[in-house]
Amino acid sequence: MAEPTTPRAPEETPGYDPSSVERKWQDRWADAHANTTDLAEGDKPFYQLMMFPYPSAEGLHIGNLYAFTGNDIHGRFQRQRGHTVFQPIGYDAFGIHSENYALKVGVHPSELIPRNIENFRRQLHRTGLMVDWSKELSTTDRAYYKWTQWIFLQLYHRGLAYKKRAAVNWCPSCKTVLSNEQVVNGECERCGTRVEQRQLEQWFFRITDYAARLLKNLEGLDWSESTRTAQRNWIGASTGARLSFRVTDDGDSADDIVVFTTRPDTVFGATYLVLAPEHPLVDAITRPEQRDSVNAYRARSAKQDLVARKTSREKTGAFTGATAINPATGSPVPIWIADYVLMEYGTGAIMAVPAHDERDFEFATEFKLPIIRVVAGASDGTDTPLDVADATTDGARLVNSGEFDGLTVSDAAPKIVAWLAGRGGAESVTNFRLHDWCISRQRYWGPPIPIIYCDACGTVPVPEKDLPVELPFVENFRPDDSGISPLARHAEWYHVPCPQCGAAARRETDVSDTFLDSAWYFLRYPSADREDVAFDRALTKRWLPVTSYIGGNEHAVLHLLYSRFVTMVLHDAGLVDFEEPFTKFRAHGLIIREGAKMSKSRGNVVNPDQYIDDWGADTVRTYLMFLGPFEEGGDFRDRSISGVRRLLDRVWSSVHDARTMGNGEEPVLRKLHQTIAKVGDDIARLSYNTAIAAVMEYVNVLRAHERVPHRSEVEPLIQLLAPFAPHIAEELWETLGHTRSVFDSGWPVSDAALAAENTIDLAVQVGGKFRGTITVSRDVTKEAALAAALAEPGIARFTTTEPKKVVFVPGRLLNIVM
RNA sequence: GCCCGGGUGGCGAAAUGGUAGACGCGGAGGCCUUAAAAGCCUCUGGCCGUAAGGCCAUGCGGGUUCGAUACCCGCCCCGGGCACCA
Repeated sequence: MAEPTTPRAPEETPGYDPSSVERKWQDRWADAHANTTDLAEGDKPFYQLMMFPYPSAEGLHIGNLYAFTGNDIHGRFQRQRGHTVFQPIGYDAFGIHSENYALKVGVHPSELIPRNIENFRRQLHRTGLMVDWSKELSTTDRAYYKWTQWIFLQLYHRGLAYKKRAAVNWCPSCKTVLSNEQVVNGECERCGTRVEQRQLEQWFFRITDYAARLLKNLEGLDWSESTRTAQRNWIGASTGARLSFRVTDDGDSADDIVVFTTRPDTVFGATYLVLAPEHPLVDAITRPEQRDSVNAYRARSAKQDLVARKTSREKTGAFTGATAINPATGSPVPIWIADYVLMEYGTGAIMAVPAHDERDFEFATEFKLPIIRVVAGASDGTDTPLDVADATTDGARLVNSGEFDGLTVSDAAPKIVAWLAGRGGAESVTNFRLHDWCISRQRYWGPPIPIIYCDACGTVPVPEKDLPVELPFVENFRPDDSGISPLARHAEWYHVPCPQCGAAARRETDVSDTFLDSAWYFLRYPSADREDVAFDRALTKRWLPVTSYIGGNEHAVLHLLYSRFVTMVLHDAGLVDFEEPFTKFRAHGLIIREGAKMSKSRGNVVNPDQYIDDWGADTVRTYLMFLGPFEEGGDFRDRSISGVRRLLDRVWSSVHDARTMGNGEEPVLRKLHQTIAKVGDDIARLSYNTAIAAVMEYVNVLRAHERVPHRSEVEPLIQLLAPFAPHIAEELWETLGHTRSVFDSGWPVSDAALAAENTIDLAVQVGGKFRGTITVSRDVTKEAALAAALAEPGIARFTTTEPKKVVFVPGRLLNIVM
């Protein structure tokens, strides 16, 4: 098997020195523009997109490096497979994060951000990413945010951007409005401060108009299941009905109260109504004798912060004194207000069915309201006060529900809605949890919203020819408590002639949400160097939608949902001809350190620069990918990194030692062709850790007992390793005399005939228990295998009687059942 | 409470329903060396046994199957998302 050991002279083999190799190839790639994609050429365009980073002052985080490396491997692999790969990078540099940091260190963001970007660029270069630097962008570039404002105008012109006074989430520390997505457990996701409610005039995008489509399209997307689920939950569709309840009133001013319910079948059990305290009809229906207690309750709940309101499950409320008619029973039911009903969801009003809803039951018990059971399980007909489980059972049937008695829950719902439609009023609807997207930020560091207010003309959009509305330099950009953006203090900028009538007018002083910047950057990349358009039509048609997008799941409901929304709007405007921006998305996992989360306070943050200095970028890249399954993340352990470095050392010496004569040996070549097949399959499905393991196995065979390899055995090895460790691959490729890049050398082809084993070790079981293996030819028949197994004493001793049954799986095993 | 992931040696992990633990780290022993480092070789889940070999073992309890880490039912634990959403 192994040929005689040939001693080698170590002094003749130059050792592997990562830093010089990596510097050499980084310089060469840069000088030759090796990674600049000719976007007009190539017949197999492949757009590999990585989530652009926020350029923090701390520099590249190991999590960024993990994500980028995972993208880069996929991109390089696709290039080797013959695709024209476009892999751009940029910086998500606007936003509160940057601005807060600038305030903290007392440096203006316009000075700070370029500095941070410069540092990121340096770090990205030294990790050896195959990035097309000619299309680099930053959301803070004038040439970029001009088009972010243009996107706003597209939404505005389509009636999808509107302004309203609304209760918004206000962070008293960041002194700005937050979107619902930026509020986590009632706290600001950025600084952790408890969020307050405020009433402000805000710009919103009508993403709710797209809720059904955003939900439906999810089905067809090749995305990580976890991401699709997160979006599905966030959009939160519930099917049900809106039912009208006529308010009984002395006069004729009575309005209908419309409730949303997912259980119209339980309407006969609705014994009272509850409105959210902020519900607009509360004033009109409240009876004079109840006014004081209602107002007191409303004042109390308005003051209560979101956390208290959402964590306390205690049921509180106040009676309005009014009643409404249950359209099913015709009986009057009292109308209450309570903060367990949320104004933001549904119609802000519910019909309470205490017999079959836990919350209603608690409330009814607290305030001694009647409880009528209208659903009974198949097994019982009792009148236990609460049975939530029964109400949702398939076999459950209606009781106390007039002509609908005896119907199952699912049969009754549509029938009752149809019946009520002719009475009080009813319609089937799907209700969404998703809210409109508030994009106004009372801050400085963002693209000004391109709107002008004129006393004569009203709200006037800035004409496209006047874009961008430049963000002026404001020395003191610290926000205050007023809820008005610092831009309002810049008089020269703030006062502007109306574009329509020329009269004195004022600019909108809010800037837009950072998530608007990132909701379209993938469209910009191919056209990043174009001044005249946001995105070139032909380039967009050729390169989009994005072929492969890999990023963190923390953006599952923010960035990824907004990007889909903006793309749909542009599609409807006829500006792009696809409605989903990312054909394939994979969420990668998180890196932890020695079993614990990485954090500054723990002091266990991995500094990429340090590790690259110590081990080389190729080792760090490969190690990160070897830690565990890419889509699950991994545990960064300092001790383990040496194993990957050892691999690169062995590949290095294998190539330098390789003999040029001869064609290689059959067992080695067989392993090689098996490895080629496995590595290709594994990279394609992002199973990087097993791909690297396969390369290691091959090197173990190649170098067993210090064996001297043949050139034909090492050449494809370099190509297999190249996506992971690009610098050493280029260097070794050159060592073998190649003059072109290994990344333009193609991907080796696995020869199935060479990869096939002639003989196999067939597992033999007796009664399902493993009893040994027999070495047989690859295409052994069942009979021959059985005979061979029975001839084996170690196996025959377990086969005491005639076999009852013999299970034979060709190539795998033989199971003799006694 | 609901919805996604997970749970396998000392550790990171691998395994289209078919020999559980590939690969790597760590550990033990050996070769080389004056010595060390590096490199190379062998061993390395647990228990019993001198050995041959046997038994146990993929969070727990059942089930399906010739055969289950994988599929089904019922639980427990960890990570993440949603949550007074009617």
